[in-house]
Amino acid sequence: MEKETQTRKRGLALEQTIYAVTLRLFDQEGIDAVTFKNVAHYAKTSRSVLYRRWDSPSALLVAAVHHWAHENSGFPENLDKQSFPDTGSLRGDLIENARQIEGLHERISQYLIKFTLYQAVNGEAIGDDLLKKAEEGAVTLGTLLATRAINRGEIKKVPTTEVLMLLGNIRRYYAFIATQQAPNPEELIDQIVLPAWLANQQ
Amino acid sequence: MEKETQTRKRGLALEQTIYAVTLRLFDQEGIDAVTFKNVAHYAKTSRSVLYRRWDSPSALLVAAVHHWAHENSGFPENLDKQSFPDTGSLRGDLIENARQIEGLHERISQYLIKFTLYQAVNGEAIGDDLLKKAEEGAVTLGTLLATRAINRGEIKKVPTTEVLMLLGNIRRYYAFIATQQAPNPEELIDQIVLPAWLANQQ
DNA sequence: GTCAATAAGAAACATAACGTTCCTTATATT
DNA sequence: AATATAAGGAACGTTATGTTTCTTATTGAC
Repeated sequence: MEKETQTRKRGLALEQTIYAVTLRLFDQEGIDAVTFKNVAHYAKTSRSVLYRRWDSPSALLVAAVHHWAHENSGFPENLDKQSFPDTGSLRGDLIENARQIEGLHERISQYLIKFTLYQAVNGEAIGDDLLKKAEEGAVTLGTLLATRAINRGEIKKVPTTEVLMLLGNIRRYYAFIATQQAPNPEELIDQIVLPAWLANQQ
Repeated sequence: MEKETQTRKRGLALEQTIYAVTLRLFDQEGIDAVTFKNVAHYAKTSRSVLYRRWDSPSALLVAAVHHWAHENSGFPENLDKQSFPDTGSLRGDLIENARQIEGLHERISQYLIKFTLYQAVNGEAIGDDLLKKAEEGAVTLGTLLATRAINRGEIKKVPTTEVLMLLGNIRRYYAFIATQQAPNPEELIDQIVLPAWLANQQ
């Protein structure tokens, strides 16, 4: 009889498994299922390992969310810039962008829930570096769309960062707070985003 | 020796005390402090009372947030309409509104943290009735400001509900996700809100 | 390849909170 | 005043937390 393959994980590989199990338990079975005993069992490790790293299940959950957030940072603003279609007009491009973001609705909700959970349990928000990455993604794509529009003669200059971030932000806000009442992409663009892009063009 | 005044709370009065204690414990000492033992102690009641009503501390916390949200529903959009100052211009009124909302920043953050905490622990969002109340407040005040602007000849008609809600929503979004990077009220109005109000006036 | 260092796994133990049951006591209602 | 209702309190078993100690697997240096 062969000895079974020994695979005792250590270090980062072990921690990643623990984080994954923690979030799966939280997502699928609720916060009460996030116990050290449960996590140790499903991660095929021991409680000792958990206690060496975290003070409590809530501390582990916060760490897991933090890890998750860093792995997912920049989402969802960094849509694929290379293949972003040129619809032939600024309005069309913005609507296309809004539609793509709308398609990520579920994932955005997950993102925001974990984000706030972190804040609620940890007492303060996740670090600014995550927000910076999201901002970078929005600015990069926004600048691409703005450059196209400038070449078409629709606008004269790239809008401010606040305006560039508006599209992702407002959709994200609705995804979070007011899911049902979120205006559709066309309304969003025509009533709010496009007017902001066209204003202040001197 | 007189018998000490008997004040054994019951029903709603008792539950309100329990909710208050639960949220205070959560806010000040964190989620790990929200135990039935702790809550019973500070609410001067017994664990039996808690177990009769809720299945677990997390269920109690969700109920407490739900109760809190209903007591605070409509906040912060329902600023005082009667005394809302007339600054003489639409832009001035909108900036004044943004400033008032900014002054409520801390309370808005609390509101949103509890809101999402509810969603994170409970699995689904708080009922739409709360959102409806917030929407009503925004529409009422927004309509007042719009009517003034129409009388001044600045705009021709009241903007859509989506546009009216933008002011509170966007500030709320920044209060929640991107506290540090929130644009100041003047930037917010000039770059985003006022353009939306002025668009689609034909 | 051997050996030492490091870290994971496992078991035992004490503490604390959960969850339930039963009974007593205060409050409210008739 | 009598009765119904609900809170308070105690006891008990179960479960999870938190700590300690030891064994065992993995890694890396030699």
